[in-house]
Amino acid sequence: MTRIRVLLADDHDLFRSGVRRLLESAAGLEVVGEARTGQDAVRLVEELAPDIVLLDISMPGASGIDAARLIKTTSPRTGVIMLTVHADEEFLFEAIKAGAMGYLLKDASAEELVRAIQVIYEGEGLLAPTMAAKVMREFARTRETRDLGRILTPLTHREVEILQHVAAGLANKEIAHKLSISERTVKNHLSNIMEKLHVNSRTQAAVYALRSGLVPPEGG
Amino acid sequence: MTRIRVLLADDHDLFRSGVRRLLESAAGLEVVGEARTGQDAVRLVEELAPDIVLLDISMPGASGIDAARLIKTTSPRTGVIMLTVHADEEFLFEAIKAGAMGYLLKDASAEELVRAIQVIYEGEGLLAPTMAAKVMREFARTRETRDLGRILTPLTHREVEILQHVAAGLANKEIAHKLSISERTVKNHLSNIMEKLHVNSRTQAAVYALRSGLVPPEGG
DNA sequence: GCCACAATCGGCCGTTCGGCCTATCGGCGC
DNA sequence: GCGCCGATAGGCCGAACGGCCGATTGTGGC
Repeated sequence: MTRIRVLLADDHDLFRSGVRRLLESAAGLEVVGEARTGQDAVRLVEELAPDIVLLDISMPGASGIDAARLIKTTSPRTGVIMLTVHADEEFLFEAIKAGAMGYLLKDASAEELVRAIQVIYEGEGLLAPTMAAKVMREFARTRETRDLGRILTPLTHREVEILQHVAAGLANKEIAHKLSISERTVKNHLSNIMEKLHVNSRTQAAVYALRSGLVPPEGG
Repeated sequence: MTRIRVLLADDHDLFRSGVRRLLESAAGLEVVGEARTGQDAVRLVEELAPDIVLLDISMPGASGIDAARLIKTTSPRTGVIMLTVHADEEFLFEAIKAGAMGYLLKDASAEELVRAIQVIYEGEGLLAPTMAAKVMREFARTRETRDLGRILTPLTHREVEILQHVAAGLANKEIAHKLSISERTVKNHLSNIMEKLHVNSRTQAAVYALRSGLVPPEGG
């Protein structure tokens, strides 16, 4: 039978090792990789295409929430579960808006975690009980929750590639030359990118790419 | 008499407190502020206009080197001294290129630090002895050192303001309207900015602003 | 008073961008 | 096979961008 492929993202080595062992002792699960930063997580999800990624929120560089947002943009098929110490509502709502389908606190039991992975793998959502209560209250309080249903149209691989070059400051013509395609095609891709990201200039798209960690903030 | 006004930037509270007490026990020095991140350092330098800023390299967010680069861009009159544990050549050369006038290791004595501040305040440069040797060797090895002499023309306040709006993704017309000036003036400013930053598009300028911490990476 | 410089604005002009439209080709699912 | 979709490409066109000139005003230093 096929096992659920899981990626772990947390900057604490010890915690990762523990969770890995814990998950691997469960049947039907397989840990296919580990990441220490948000950027690594995004990269590895793209590379390994796991079924589920467990994201810590506090990581050096891009946060787990940033990572979730980008993963939902580039790899929408991977289910995102936040696994964090943060019980704050702000993080919870941000995580949901970023596309997380599960939100568990780190004091969860091994059984709860495994069950969450299975449930999200089946396409359902799952929240820690206290967290669920918060969401319900928020639902009742305001209808801002339409945001939660907003669909983030994912970027294709080619579009991501174009966007990275845009964020490097290249002109359409330079990108075209670099990728050996016509400038017209670059423009078409960029138009699609801007529409998907709801921005209306290459500069805004570049800023989005930088903020979301699509390109390393250090440059290179 | 006027005392030399010093700003401390280091993410270790304990270290800052220690250095502060140490500097204040010396005559002719005054610690006017403390920063925990590169961004804070840049902001406080702009606000307080100290004579000298002591920068750690490893700080959360923008590194001390990023901070140095930006401080030299926005507040060229403030002398920058790196105070760090890093004895690596790369950091040293990067710091010099970023505009640091002094580079001291954290194992320096109190006397050395105070003397460095006075020397740099007088307009001279000062390096830790082992660091100076590296620089000499590098001078001898290659003439890349022309880079060290490269003058980073500082941006004016207005230019910084324009650049921030560019990095927010605004069009020239929008910036003009927001600042109640003509679009032509915005273009002129932006042209000057791009020349100073050695870039040739607004997108590259925006990327520079984001990377250097001129605008917060979180957005807003 | 003079000089340097920041900030403001204008004209002119070529380049780049970005929207709108259509179109071909290849893969993949039903 | 047919349809959907991603990648490729072209034409057309108006708007935005960015370089090159020059010019005025005010402020601050010498």
